[in-house]
Amino acid sequence: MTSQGIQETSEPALIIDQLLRTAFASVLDAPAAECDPVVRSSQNPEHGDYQANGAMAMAKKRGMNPRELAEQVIRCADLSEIAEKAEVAGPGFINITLHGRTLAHLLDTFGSSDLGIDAPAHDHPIAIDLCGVNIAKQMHVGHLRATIIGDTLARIFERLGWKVHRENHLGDWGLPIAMTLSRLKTDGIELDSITLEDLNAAYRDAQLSGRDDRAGLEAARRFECGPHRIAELQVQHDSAQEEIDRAKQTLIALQASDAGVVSDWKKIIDCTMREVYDACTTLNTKIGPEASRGESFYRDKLSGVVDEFVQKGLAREDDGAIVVDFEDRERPMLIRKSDGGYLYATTDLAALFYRIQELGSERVIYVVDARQRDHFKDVFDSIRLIGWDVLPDGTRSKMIHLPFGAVLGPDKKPLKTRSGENFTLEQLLQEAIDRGTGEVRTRAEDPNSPTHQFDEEQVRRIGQAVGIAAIKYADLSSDVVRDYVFDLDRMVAFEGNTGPYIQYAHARICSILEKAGAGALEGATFEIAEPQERQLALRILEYPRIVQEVAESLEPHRLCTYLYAVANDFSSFYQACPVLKAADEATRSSRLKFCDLVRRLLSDGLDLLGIEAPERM
RNA sequence: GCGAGUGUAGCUCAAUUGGAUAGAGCACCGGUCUACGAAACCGGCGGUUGGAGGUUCGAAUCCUCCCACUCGCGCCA
Repeated sequence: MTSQGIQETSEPALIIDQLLRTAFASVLDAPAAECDPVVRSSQNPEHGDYQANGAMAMAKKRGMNPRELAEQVIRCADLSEIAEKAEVAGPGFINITLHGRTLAHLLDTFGSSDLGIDAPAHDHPIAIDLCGVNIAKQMHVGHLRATIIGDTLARIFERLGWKVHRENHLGDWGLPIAMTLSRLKTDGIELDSITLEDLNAAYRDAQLSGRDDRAGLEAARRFECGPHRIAELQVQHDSAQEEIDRAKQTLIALQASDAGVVSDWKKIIDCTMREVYDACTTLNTKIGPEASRGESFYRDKLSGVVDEFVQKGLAREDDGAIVVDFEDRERPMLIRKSDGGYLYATTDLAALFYRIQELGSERVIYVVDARQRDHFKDVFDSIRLIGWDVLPDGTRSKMIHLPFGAVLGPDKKPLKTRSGENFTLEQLLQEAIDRGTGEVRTRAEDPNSPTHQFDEEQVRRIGQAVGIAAIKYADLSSDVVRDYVFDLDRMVAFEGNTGPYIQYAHARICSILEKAGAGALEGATFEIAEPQERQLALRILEYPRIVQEVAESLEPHRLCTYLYAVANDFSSFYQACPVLKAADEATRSSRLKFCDLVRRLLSDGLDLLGIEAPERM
């Protein structure tokens, strides 16, 4: 508007930043880069629309009076073109209130520029490790978070112009899978018609009976327990050993590409993955076969990984195993067992090599639960030690573990069914969909409801969108590192800061726009008169910065908080400012423009969260 | 034992990453519809930010020491 290069932006904070920065630089005779005015939107309307907090720190550094510095800066910057008021308050805050016409102009720019979001091309892609299912197990609540948080981040990066590789690192290799295969064989299960329940049971049984109670046996001997107890444990030990021996044979056959075993292996993968993709679709996440790259994909690279660590002197032998040491901690990381087998750390090293060196990712984000913090610290440090984090063009790739908290039951312990088993994801989603559908159906019974004439199929479709929104939003709306209690009653209450509340605001706007008819926005211009209109305008314009910040901080809950504020501000506006019944045509068309903009914004924001925005609900 | 994470209103969570009087929702109390969709809006009640020190113009946020809970700690993934 006033200075070069900032005409395109719709962000008031950016414009104010530039004007004040230049003024600070001029007053202090310092480089602009060192003069961050610290512009923030004001929390309290009494403090104007925006505040700049930088004067205190800059004055302090130079032994100046902060209020005086702020006064000089205001005079120098001459904000009169964009602001109706700019004043110094408190110890040296600069409070700025924009002209209504400035906001109107910025809203126009915002509306015609893809909601203010810049999506430039980036040199390198980003890889996001998400979902992470085991091919012999049903998905359970633990996968919920890894799936939806990962997918949301992927959507946000894509919105900002990045190429994103969603990496579903399947547990499809190694002894546990071999144990399951061998158990299925022993039990004579027909693999062509196998169900996920069979598979799940086989995995569980294999794990249980294969558990070698060697420690118990040794303890029994040491404490001279009776011969009966020792014999009992000995039998258990022997049968476990037999089971493991059989599994190892299967593993060897699998590793040797034995046609029969490989064919069985593929059958169980198909069986599990069909349901995984179904669940991902129900959850409205963009995770399909193209995202799958399991541990088996890296099986040929593991020995090379270990060799290279050994050759470079970064790994040593210890008790027959190969370990990597770190300078700043005692605990080494095991990358090869004494029996020659590899561990998941080895696979993760190979996967990182692939993601950085082959895919060229400049960021690799692991959306994995918080208990694996130490593991990822070790793996990332190892990659840095060996230098695999440096791309061919010298860019240093960032490896980030985004640790998320546990999903708890009402007893504040990890969520389990009454019989102590994990809830399957399917059960959970079905319950949410049923509850959502029930809510939609109840409301559709009201003759005044816009959904009153809807048939069962329509009600069910909307009910699913609402139920899934309730679950996803509840998960995404608090800081990911925290544990949370899974309480469907609260999630489906649809009051306050919930997904359905935001969907509702969107649906209401759709109704208004439809009633206004096509063409109602032709030639309309924004007018900012009422306080609710000003508040809404300021809120809308924050959007691009919020999306940017969420991408940087990896904190999706901030997008939720923001969308809730938008919906809330819209509701206040809607209450105070009649749209279709506005007093005059100019006001009516301006308010319709607000409706249109907010509708687009909410729809776009919900899409970033992977939440549908029905037009009726 | 060592390491990590968390601790904010009765409950569930925020707090623009060091900014002004710590904000929302639920619950509770009181107002708003012969409807631009009340899944909404407006107002009220509710706080020693686990505790004690420290850093500075200014701390829920940074530093130190305690307390509570949770998680992790070499041949599982």
